Amino acid sequence: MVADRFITIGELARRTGVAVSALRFYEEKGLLQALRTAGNQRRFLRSDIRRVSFILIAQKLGLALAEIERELADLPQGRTPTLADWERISRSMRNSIDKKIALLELTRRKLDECIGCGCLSLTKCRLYNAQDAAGAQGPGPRFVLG
Amino acid sequence: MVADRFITIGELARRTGVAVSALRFYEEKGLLQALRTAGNQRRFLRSDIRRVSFILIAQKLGLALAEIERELADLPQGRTPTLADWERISRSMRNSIDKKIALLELTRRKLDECIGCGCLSLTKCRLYNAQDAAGAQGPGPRFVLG
DNA sequence: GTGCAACCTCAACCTAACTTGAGATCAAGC
DNA sequence: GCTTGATCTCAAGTTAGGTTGAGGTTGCAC
Repeated sequence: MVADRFITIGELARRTGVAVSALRFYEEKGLLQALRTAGNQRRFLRSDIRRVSFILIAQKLGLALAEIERELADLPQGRTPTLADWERISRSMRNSIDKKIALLELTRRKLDECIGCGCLSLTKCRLYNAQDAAGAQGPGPRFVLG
Repeated sequence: MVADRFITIGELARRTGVAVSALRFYEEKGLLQALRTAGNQRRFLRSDIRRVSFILIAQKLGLALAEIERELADLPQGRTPTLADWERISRSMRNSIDKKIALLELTRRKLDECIGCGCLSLTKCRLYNAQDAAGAQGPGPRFVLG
């Protein structure tokens, strides 16, 4: 007799805190795969709890579902992420967090220069011009924000 | 003869780089107000260029249109932001940027602890448990992420 | 007085990440 | 074998910040 390695969608929902509708949505998006009973009900593997964990953590780190799917798709056939996978992926996540922080810090620095200036001028404001190739094409500022 | 203080929506679009459709959308949302000609065409004030600048900058700083509207609504009747307004508003923007950075830094710190751990466990992972009142209610983790 | 670009409204579409509801079926305890 | 809760599919709705298109006017120059 095979141990009951399979769980229902409701069970998976209870174990992860994710709504049933969301799990179906993830399946539709290819982030999860389910077997079907004779009566067409989904049956998940216990390891899918871990897979959902991964999705939740990655989401919390700011990855879009499509990106998460890409990461998961890189894993050999439906395998649950191992330690090595997780290390690779989490380093890449760290990288993107670093970039977000750097961008926000740049913005903050520019904003600081801008407080008390208040020119709000499309031609002069450093908030606009710092990295955009702005102005300088005909009269009046155009297509200012990249 | 009154100087032509009024500009068309196309002119406003050209001067700000914002699409005509977006300007109409902003008007609909209450961020801009327009006069109408006898033939029902919109006419904006020149000062609305400045108003749109403000919207663009605020957006770039990560404020939602609804928040921007609230800021603009605090100004006496359709007035364009003055230096004093801008100072107040930009300080509050700076505050929200600070918060975003702080949150990202916290996440990064937790992620660092987590790289090389790879447990991905809903019960043990620090990425989950750092600030959520998680676990500890019955068997299995539930409603884990706040 | 006409031609044409710019303008008008209104409805529908777009992405992301889901939720909600209707109507039908399944699984399991008693 | 029946009841009840869990599950199924499919369509539509949600929020944000718009864009696109159809079908119809306006306004200005020649």
